[in-house]
Amino acid sequence: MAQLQKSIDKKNAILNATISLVNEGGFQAASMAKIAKIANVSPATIYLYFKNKQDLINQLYLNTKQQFCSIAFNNYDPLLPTKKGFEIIWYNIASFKLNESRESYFLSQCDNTPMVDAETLQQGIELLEPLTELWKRGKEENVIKPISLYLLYAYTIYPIAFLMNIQKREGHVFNKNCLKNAFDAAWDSIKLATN
Amino acid sequence: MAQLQKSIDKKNAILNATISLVNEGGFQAASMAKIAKIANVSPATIYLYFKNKQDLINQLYLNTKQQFCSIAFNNYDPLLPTKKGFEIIWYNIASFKLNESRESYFLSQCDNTPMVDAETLQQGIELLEPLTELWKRGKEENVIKPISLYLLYAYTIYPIAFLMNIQKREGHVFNKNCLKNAFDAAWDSIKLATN
DNA sequence: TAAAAAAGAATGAACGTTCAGTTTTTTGTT
DNA sequence: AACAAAAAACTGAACGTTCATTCTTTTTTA
Repeated sequence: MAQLQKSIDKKNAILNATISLVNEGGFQAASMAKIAKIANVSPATIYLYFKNKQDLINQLYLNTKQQFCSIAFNNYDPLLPTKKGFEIIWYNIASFKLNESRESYFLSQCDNTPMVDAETLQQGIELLEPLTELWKRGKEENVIKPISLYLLYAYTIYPIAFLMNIQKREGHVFNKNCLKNAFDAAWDSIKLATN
Repeated sequence: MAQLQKSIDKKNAILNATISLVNEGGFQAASMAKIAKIANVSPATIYLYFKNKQDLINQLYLNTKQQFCSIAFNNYDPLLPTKKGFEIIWYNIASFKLNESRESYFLSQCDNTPMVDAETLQQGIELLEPLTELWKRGKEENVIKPISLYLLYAYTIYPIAFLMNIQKREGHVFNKNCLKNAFDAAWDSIKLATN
């Protein structure tokens, strides 16, 4: 068990070092040698845990996306009213993206570059299924506009990544009021006007 | 003159090759040797036009951003009513992002990674000044919500990049109706409710 | 003491960049 | 209009470095 724990620690050190390096200088700045040095490990050791560099990146992406999604659906109950359920998920996602900016910035890079396998990207997307289910229901109830899931995501979740980028780049911190404005903008963009 | 034209052609070939390679495999897939081969040029020749690789990337970014902005403000007149002016700019940007996907995808990568210098990024942002001016006016007229420029951008322009990504990744083409839905979502997110 | 885990050195390939030499273009002279 | 001389543009090969990965040896664990 102690042995197992040690292994997990090493693997996590490697994953952590990779996030740091990718965030600082992009994929090409994260060489296996640098990752090993920061993780206090021999380059060869990385290959005990990962098949190769691409596998390391893929695993790191899925790992981080899972962290993200486990927080996204905190306190969420599919039985809640549509708007309330959406509000809970949205604020969960916003607080993850704005507070866990290390993880968020890494995910944002993955989602906007060819760093990660197409297949692995797809697996990451599927983790958001409860949100797409909620949207589906909202449309049936005529609470949410009858537009594609892509549009719903583009106008409610994706913008948060931009805010996170700004926060990281300019040190501009978003307070509670800004967050409220952001949520209202998100909801206004997808709600049906009659509600 | 013929000489000058030839130089421009070579420089453009280099810039074009770089976009292609970055789009296919990210920054780290665009080595100087590969760029040279695709541009039908010697690696050494690249250094006649660019100081180094970073300078090539920076110039390419600014170049492409300028293309983008010159289209963004097509047919736009600051004297137009706020919503109409916004509509024109928004559709210009959308058609650039969705039709010129080569250029758009490259810009999207630049905006979400540490590929480009912070200074060069800033220069690119400043090119959108007419849009920020329009928003400022819209707020004064109580037509647009009194929220930060970051939020306005995050909820109207940034989402288009997501749609472009989807289109590129899944071949899912957005028709006129989808575009209308996207514009409505953008406008709904920032308009003041009373209007 | 056997096996599992980790290390460091070594591998060839690829990297960004430079340099010495060649080709192409321009210029000046007839 | 022809042609050498000077300048500019361009090249392939080579530089030292770093890359991802592997191999052999040592250390740690059970």
